[in-house]
Amino acid sequence: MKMNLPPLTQAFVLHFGEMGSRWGISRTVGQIYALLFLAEEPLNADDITEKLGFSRSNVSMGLKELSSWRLVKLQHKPGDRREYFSTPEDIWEIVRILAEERRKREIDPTLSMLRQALVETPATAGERHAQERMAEMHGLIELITRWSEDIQKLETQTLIQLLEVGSKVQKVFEIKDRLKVVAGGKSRRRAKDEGPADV
Amino acid sequence: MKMNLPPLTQAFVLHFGEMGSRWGISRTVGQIYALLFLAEEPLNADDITEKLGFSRSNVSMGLKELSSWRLVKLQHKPGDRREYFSTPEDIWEIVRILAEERRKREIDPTLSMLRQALVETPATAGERHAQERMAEMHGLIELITRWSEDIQKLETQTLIQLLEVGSKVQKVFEIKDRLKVVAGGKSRRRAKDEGPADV
DNA sequence: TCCTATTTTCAGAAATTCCTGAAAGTTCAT
DNA sequence: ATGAACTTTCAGGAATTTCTGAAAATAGGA
Repeated sequence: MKMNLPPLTQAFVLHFGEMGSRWGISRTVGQIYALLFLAEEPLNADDITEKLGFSRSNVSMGLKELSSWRLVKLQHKPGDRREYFSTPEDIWEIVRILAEERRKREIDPTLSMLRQALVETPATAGERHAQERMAEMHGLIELITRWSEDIQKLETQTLIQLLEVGSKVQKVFEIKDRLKVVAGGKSRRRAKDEGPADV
Repeated sequence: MKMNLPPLTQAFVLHFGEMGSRWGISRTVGQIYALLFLAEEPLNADDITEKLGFSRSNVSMGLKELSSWRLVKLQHKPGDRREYFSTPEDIWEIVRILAEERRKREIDPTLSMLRQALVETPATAGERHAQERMAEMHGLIELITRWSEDIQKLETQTLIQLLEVGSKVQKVFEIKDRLKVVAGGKSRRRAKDEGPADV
């Protein structure tokens, strides 16, 4: 109930509690993660209980959920039986793990539902149209997913560089035609006489 | 309670109902959007009520929420007083709007909380460390946000091309040094003697 | 083995979120 | 101004999710 934290940390923890509940995770899980993220050293469950002021069992559940997301690392201190939890040092690693897990839990099931729907034979014009929409969505998700899988393989440093360049994305893109020469023109041809999108 | 939909559509609608509830939106709102997304023509509130089988007032609330996210377009048919709702034709437009709204509602408040925390003077070593972590997070969010803002400005067709190229991201990146010549070397220099990330 | 420190589970209490029907509000044609 | 067609609001009931304390499980040491 009552938190036991320096004010700076407390503001952060409360904020991520709220954010968490807008996403799929509960407020407490969000707070636990926020606390671990800021902590200088790994914390054990009792530390967390004491600092955040909710029940020991709630902390246990929360840590279990975070583990299932692979978001916390577990370690032991010599001569201490308790388990200590921490977050990855590299914050980009956290983003990577999050993206992977979300893909596994949300994207993949969605894709398979869509594929299933796409092999059915539509009975009416309405159904045919629905199927077309689903095909569009399937294509979009596949494209984004594949792209982000590639991205995730990059090392942190490389990724940051890429994003920094990306801020000048138009320019990267202007380069693209030149790129074809290098990459060997594997992607399908797409000329400027293809109609533009109607937004 | 009982839905009145062709089976193909129904599977899709149910799926996005579930997905919706994993994100911030409620099951019904997810279902309404899924239905509109597949619909051949704009639907009015009574159509939706009839097809999804929940109360008229719930549909009204749902549509209101979708409007607040700018995810539905409102239009009128001549000689009909009712309001008709539809989703954007271009599915990438939907992604764009979603990203913008999430930024407004989640990213911006987070950034301002972080900035606030970063100007405080830390009292202890622990607080100083916490502040450093927050600074890392602030940097990460800014980088990603700025990048995605740029991306969002691109037209659909351009964006798709870019993502397709992006699948060969390593190659794009190898090109980067060449790019500097073109872009005029505006980004800060970063040589290979800077240490790599330790993941 | 038994004891102790620690973690996990789980039934139900508490809190939150969602949904509905009834009533009020709007808008437009007459 | 009235009434018909339609939409929105909102109090409170229903459903879901979260949290807790008590009890059970586990693991290590004597």
